[in-house]
Amino acid sequence: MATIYEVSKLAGVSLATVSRVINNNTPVREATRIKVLEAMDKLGYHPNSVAQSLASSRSNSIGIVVSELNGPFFGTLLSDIETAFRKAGKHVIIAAGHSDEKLEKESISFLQSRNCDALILHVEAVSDDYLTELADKDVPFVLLNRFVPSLYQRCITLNNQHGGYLATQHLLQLGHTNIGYISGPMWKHDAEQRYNGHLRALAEFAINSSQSVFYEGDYHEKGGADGMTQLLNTDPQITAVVCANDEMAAGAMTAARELGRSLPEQLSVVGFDNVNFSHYMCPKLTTVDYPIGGMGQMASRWVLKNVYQQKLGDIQNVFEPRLIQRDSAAAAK
Amino acid sequence: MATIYEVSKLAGVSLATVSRVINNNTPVREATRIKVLEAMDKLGYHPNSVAQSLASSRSNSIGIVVSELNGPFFGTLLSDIETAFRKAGKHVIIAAGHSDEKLEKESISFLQSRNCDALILHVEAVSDDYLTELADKDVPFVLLNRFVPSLYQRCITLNNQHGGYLATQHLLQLGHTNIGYISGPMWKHDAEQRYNGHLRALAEFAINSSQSVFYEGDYHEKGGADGMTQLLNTDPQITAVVCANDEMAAGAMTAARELGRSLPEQLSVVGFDNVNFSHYMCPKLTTVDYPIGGMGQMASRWVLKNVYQQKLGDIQNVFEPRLIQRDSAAAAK
DNA sequence: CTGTTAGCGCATTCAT
DNA sequence: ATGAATGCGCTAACAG
Repeated sequence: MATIYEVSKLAGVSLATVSRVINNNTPVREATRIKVLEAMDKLGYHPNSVAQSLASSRSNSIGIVVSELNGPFFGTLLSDIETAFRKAGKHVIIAAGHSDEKLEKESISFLQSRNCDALILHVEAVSDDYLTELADKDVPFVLLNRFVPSLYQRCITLNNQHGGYLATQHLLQLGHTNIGYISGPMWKHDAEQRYNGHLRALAEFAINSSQSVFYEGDYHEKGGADGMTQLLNTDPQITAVVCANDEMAAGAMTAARELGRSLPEQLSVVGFDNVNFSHYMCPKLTTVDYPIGGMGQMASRWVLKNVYQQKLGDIQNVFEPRLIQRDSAAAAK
Repeated sequence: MATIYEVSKLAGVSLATVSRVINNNTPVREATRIKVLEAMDKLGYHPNSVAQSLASSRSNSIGIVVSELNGPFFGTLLSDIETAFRKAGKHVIIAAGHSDEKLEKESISFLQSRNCDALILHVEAVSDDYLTELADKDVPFVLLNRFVPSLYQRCITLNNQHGGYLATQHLLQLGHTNIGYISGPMWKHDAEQRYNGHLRALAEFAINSSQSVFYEGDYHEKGGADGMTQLLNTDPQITAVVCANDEMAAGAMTAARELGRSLPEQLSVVGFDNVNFSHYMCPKLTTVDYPIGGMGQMASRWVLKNVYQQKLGDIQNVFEPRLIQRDSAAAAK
């Protein structure tokens, strides 16, 4: 691999000048710039990004921690983040936190030791205190889907409460009054908030929430299936169920069908997230859209703006969910 | 951030000794090792990986090029690759090639400029010649789902031909004789091979392949839907359709239903890939399993073994697909 | 087993 | 506008 030194020799200029045309940050006479560019070209020169990093104390890399790499959700997120940074010549290093406190911390320190210029964190298990302390260290970071009061400027969140509200409101408007709820693990903030939204909708329609059956699931297919089974056993009169995410909705729908319910005639189901396979399900899932891609782009913008000083538009900290009506929720009889 | 120099001062040893206990590659007296470790601890020292890379000309990073970051397929792949390397203290840099020659080349050179120690490539658009030339350069790489004769030791492939065979054989054994085929873009090797397997099965059962209707799709849902529509128009007698991937199967099934066919009673469908949502579909999709996770692990092993000299088991270059029987394929009347 | 020394490839003052 | 000099933090001979 050719070095900047060889380029400078071939171009007959100093090493510093070559650096200048590379970084394009100091005036260089057009004639010499061309000489340098030609030399670089002739040698097939590519700057060594590692050396650049060491000299500039900038790695041009952004670390991302997500819960899981597989799953429909993070694919969309990563895709949009990668596109945004790639355009800016930065690269993305990924690590999985698996919703586990120890693994999340390990991921973060792993990324720190990699000298990332910034971190984008979708973490669930570490505490607010831990994050607040982390903010005092030197690595800048943004939080995705997590609200920490003291760090509010760097939180990009979804209005989960309103999402939960929308799902239940939709069923209520369809005339359902006996609505079950399958939540995510309640220690997760989003699960709690989505459920709160559900309760608010119920209250607004003057439905006594104790009438409503609740099951705490795991955000996975199995939890949805178990939840539906239990809900239907507890109260066979249920005509609709809200699931706190699409995966559970998938499991719930399968279970309901196995228990002899026809969908959506006898039982309506609403999901949450609008993952890419939600319209493959049948009936096609009515769900609440989680604009994860847009949120990833916003997180990227935060980094580009605050860490790399690019002049970009304002940061939108909270995103609004939106109901996607498909075929799994029908009017109550 | 503390440096190795500060550690050496605090521990009262030389800078080289500190480096030795970090890298743990040269004998160091236990007593001094402890002194050093304590000093590192007291200073909260973490080696600067950028400086390590520059000095050792090793970045401990592996570049990955996949077609898309979203989609069910690559999530599984990336997840397994990340896990494997993370365990080894390496990190993964990802880039999307979007099945486009220009973008794939850009991704590769981007990763090269990042001084990756090795590349794992799932590329479709670049030519064999390009890859052969790349092999003469200094970056080692493995190829996923791509066979280049001159590079056979570094190709991790699926026996796509056999997969196509399995899908069609299954339908044939169920008594179907009028089988349509919706392929992927035929310029992609896997699409071509899967189709060849289909033809082989047909031949084996003495079915004249001209009887069989063919549609060239795009590996996406839309292509599947269009394909099914056209197939059913061309030959309404078709009782079964093989789709070259699950996404197209999803589109095809929707289209078939819209055309009034009941599944699987009037029409059987078999997919390919066994992506994570294939069992959410209804009827649950009968498909051919593509062990992408295992192949990713194998690619990781190749890198760990050939680039980082870890002693590991043998490399398995070709993986076998396997039929997953679910509910979308039924016996012919 | 440990210390000394010399770069790795580049960005960045400070001069000119 | 350009060149010379210095150092980023660490690894890797080479001595001892």
